[in-house]
Amino acid sequence: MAGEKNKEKLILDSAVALFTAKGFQATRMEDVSKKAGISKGLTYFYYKNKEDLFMALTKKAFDQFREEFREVLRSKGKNGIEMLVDLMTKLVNFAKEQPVYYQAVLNFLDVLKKYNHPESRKEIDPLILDSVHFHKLLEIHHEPIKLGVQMVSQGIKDGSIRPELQPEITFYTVWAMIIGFEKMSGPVGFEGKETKVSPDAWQPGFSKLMQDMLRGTIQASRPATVQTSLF
Amino acid sequence: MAGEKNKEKLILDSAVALFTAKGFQATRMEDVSKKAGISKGLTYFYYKNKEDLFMALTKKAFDQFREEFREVLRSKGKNGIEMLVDLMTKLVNFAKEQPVYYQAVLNFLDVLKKYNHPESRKEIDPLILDSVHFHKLLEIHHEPIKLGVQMVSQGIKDGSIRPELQPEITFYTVWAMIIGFEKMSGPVGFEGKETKVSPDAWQPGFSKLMQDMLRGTIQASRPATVQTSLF
Amino acid sequence: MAGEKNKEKLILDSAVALFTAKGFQATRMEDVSKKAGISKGLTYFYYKNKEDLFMALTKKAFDQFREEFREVLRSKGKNGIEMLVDLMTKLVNFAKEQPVYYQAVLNFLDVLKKYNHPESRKEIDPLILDSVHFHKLLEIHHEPIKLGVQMVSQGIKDGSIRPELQPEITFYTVWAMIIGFEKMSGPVGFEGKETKVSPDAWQPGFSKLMQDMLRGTIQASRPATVQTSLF
Amino acid sequence: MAGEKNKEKLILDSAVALFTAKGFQATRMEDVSKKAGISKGLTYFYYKNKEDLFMALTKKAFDQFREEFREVLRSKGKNGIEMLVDLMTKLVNFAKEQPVYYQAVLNFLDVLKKYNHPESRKEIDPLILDSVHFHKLLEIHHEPIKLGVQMVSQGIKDGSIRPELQPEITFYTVWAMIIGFEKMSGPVGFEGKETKVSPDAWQPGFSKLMQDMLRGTIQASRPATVQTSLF
DNA sequence: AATGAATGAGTCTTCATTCAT
DNA sequence: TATGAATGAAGACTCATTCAT
Repeated sequence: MAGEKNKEKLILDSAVALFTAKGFQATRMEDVSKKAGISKGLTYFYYKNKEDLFMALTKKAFDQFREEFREVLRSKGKNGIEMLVDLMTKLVNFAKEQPVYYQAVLNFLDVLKKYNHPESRKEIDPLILDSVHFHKLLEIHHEPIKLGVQMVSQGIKDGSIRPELQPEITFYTVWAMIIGFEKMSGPVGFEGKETKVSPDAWQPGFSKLMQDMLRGTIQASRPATVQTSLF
Repeated sequence: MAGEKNKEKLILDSAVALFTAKGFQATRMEDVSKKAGISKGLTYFYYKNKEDLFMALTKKAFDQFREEFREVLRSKGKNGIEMLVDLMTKLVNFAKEQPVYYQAVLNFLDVLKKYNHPESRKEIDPLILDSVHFHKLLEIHHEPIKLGVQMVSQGIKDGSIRPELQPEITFYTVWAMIIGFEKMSGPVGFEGKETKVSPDAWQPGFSKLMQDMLRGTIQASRPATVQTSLF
Repeated sequence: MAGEKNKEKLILDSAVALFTAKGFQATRMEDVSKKAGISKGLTYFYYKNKEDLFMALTKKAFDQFREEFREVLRSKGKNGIEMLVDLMTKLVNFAKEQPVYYQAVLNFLDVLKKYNHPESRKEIDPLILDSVHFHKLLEIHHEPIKLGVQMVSQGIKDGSIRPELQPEITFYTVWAMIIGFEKMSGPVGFEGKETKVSPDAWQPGFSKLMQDMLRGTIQASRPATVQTSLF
Repeated sequence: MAGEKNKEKLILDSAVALFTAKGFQATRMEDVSKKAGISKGLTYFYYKNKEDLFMALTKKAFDQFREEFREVLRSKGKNGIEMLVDLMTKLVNFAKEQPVYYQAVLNFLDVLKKYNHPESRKEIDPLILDSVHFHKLLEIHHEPIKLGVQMVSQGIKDGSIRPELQPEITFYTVWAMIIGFEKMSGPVGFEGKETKVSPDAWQPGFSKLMQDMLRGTIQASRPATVQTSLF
């Protein structure tokens, strides 16, 4: 894990590796330091405490998460619905490839929920509220949503999404679907006698349903192109 | 914490109250005992350890969760799509009224995901794998899904859901939407300058989108009935 | 473990079995009760506490231990030295067949040592001093020694042991040898590259040395009879 | 507990003092720390757990124990039998002056016995098997024996020990006698009406018997020199 | 005699965090 | 910047023992 990179990044990488293998709770600051090849004290020099470190990690995760949205919008020649399908694919991959980052984003969503309700805000660990990184997150956490709403608006403009839909509500719904899809791959994945649907088998159907929802007009089998593009 | 009920239930109730207020991690077994008005030892007499207690709680949560599904199916005079809308409402309420139970169910889903993948199964706390309650959960965790699939099948039969949909995949997708809806009420709820959508404002639109997805034929404003039934 | 025998014996047998397998410390009173097929409460009805139970066990062990001495003296036609050799064999077997009983006797010796010194008597667990069985042991613990001394005296009378030896001191020394022999079978038993002596290989030589010590006159190879009788 | 020495030693000294006064079981790690004047955490920094601490103590005890053997061999002008008598005196003193160290060595012998038998090895506390100190002990535990055997060989060469004796078996037997002597000073020491022999009164006779055993030729009263040197 | 639910004092151990150097 | 020895609060869990029935 050593090398030349700056220490801060070294620590973060070490944390990602350990959180992936053992989870946040089970990972000790000492292990993070050791894996980063530095001393415990130095880790605390760069990050005020464990929560701060985790928030820094979450910030990085969120940046990368947002980047997925940007990439979708950057890709030319796609209509709105294709962008949303693209986004779904990207996020599903993100969750698979960077599980800790994905979990960090989800966790941030939970904290955010508490933060948004005065009665539950006090349940949040003060160390989190202390963290600079948390406050940076508060400032940027709307961006992916804004980008997603743009995709829907774009889809409405280009006719790929039915015009009567309200962009914000629609995008929230799409995002909700994606998040739920990830969560559900747990019970779905079971190889028991009763289950016939694996996550991989589900995804095309899920994608089609999402598109149907957005498009309104049901299309028999033409969307094959879009579905294929998922893999 | 009252005096008559059997001790096991007393402990569980105490745990729910404390987990709600402070979370699983932050709650000490001693507090659970104290709140239940019994000794620490007795708590360990009924539950092998903290994880076992949590799994027992999860089992109860899951039972109640499943009961929501059953109630929907029991209610007469509803077509398939109405049942699914009903389910959504019930689950959203469940999450609001019994947050700990809802979180327990979600947490179980995460554990299940690990359990279903040999390479990650070893990451699960051994104490969880030890718990009888966990194994009971493994046995029944398919039931809500089965019930949900029945709803979709029913909807296809009664014509409220378009016939070309595959019941299982469709129900998974519906469930995913609902789960995601809950998770997303965090960022959505923020009263910031940029956000215009609150969870309450989102829900009707969300519900409508879900119905459109299932129904296929877009209906202008008639579904008001169903939407109203949400509150 | 059930059956008809009286409960007291049932409990003691259960304790022996468990102490053998897991040691005194690691054995829980609950396990003793369970294995005896009775309730915890009843165990405490018969034995005031864990130490009392152990002292009862020790008493039984000591009775059997003393019986070995008596048997030796009962056997006719043996001279003093043969009796001591016989005793050694018997005790070595006793330690092998009833390790818990043997350990209990040794443990009693340690307690006794503390008991005999005013400054260390207070280190003894008060529960032990409380036990009736402990006081019974105090009353009879000289008996094996007395019997052993008789054997030496007999040997002196019949000429098998050299006359200048003081019976008590001589017997203590013999007993010390035997106890040490048992303790030493630990390091001796190691199958390492350096060790050439196993306990089984040691015993004949040990026996011969003891006899030489007692007899005074060294006998080349005639004592074969006695040595063989060890196995 | 003073202030300069290195912490590791400080902890060990504290442990010795407490084990002496209260025994291993009854001594709490917290007390060890307190007596050493440091924090509980630091104790665990130097010793993985209580068993590890005890094994470290045992290692130190064994080193000192071995040193007694070396000292005997270093002393010039002594023949084999005098060395063995010297050894006996030294070990008896060792047991008296450093009871905890002596007990630790004996306890190690018990563990060793279990360790050497596959069927009982699993009865050993895993924490013991984990300890580095235990493994160091495994490596050196033969050394005192080797040194003792040298003494016998020397005695055979210089004629003080009869030539037909097998050095290893002979030394084991001597060691066994010494260990047993220590153990037996319990019942012997009792000032009851029946006992006429105190440990102090026993030791000269014991010593003489040991020498007779080794020498073969009985010597009337000349060995007074050697015996006197015991005190 | 017999039960087993109930008690609670007792301890080990962990680990985030600090600070002298 | 960098170290790692030192701290100590925190918490899970055990088990001998009691006692109402």
